[in-house]
Amino acid sequence: MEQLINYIEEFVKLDDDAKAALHELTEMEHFSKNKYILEPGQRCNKIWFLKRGMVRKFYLNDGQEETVWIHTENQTFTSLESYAQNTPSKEYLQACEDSELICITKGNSEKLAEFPKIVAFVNAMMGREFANIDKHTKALNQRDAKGKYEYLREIAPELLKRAKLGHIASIIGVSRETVSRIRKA
Amino acid sequence: MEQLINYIEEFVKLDDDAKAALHELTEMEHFSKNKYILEPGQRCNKIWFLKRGMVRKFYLNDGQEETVWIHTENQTFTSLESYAQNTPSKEYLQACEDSELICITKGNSEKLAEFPKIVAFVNAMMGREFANIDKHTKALNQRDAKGKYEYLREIAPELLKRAKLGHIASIIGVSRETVSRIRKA
DNA sequence: ATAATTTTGTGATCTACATCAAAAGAAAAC
DNA sequence: GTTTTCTTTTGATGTAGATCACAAAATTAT
Repeated sequence: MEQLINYIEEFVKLDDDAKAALHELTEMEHFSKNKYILEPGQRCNKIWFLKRGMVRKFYLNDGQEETVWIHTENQTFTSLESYAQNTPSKEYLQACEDSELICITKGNSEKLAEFPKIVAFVNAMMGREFANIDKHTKALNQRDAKGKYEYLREIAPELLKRAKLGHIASIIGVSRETVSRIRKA
Repeated sequence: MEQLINYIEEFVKLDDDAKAALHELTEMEHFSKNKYILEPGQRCNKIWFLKRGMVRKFYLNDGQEETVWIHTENQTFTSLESYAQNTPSKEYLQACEDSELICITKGNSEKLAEFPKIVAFVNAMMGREFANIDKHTKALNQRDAKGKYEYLREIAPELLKRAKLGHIASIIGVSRETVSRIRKA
């Protein structure tokens, strides 16, 4: 919990009321390795903060797993499409290590909206998310295999260290063999 | 203006007060062909609705223009990163045909926030935007050249008809020659 | 209309990366 | 600690699409 507050306070300073509300309106969850946090068909009505562990977001395309992203400690994640539109998810969220999460439901998130500081945080975080998606899409869309791998190293070195090579290959859209060769070089 | 109201009313029904506020707080803009609506370095503090014409979003990478997207009638657009984070834009927004726009500044957008219906609209639209970005990224990241072109045909047939071949090639990240060959086949 | 410029089309090559195959290494199960 | 299974490495081969070079067509300017 302290971690989540620290994370929020990178954006805005919280007063005690807001902190208390956070304590009250969030929950801890634990998922052991390989367990699913969300599966296709479920409506995603939570946002999670990853306290410890690693979580992979992927979907099936023609039976093949396509890894979208892998989150590491101190990041927030959700199945955005499902959450934002209240539709059944097409994605899996899976713990790829034993993971501890702090979650907040959509309903509780609305209750938190009465704290201006928390609203300011959400806006700032969304702004940052937008910017990241933007940057990210541009980077992965145009570079060659090496360039994409280097981009991952820049923005998510932890992911590169801990995730399986095959999952990394899938994120940047190249074959496992190519990632292996990039690493050797 | 009627067009913008119709567009909003696809999401939520507006009462007369909200419509009046929209009239008051939005402005018409006109840009002739090839004129810039936004240039790098400027802070983007507006969201536009494209009433007539076509607008291209692109940036320079190593001196090369990389086209991000081309908007056609009845779409809203902005330079998201700059708007959301209040930072200087890295992108150009350029009219690729004579274009009529309806714009709303960030300040006026905040004033409109007192109309719950308009807030509901913004949320619904944002939700849709998120979902689209998601879909879009997945589609363009994984398919081959033909598949990407077909995806564009699905979601933006108007763009495909009216935009320059070179710009289309840039959006999907393939060479102009390849797009020409896809079209011939 | 005519010339200049820009955009698109077509063939010939080249290359980055996929795919196939099989071995080596690590992790999980027993 | 051995076996089984999963993951990564390494080499050989194939291919989609890039790049180059120029021709045809379409726009734009004069």
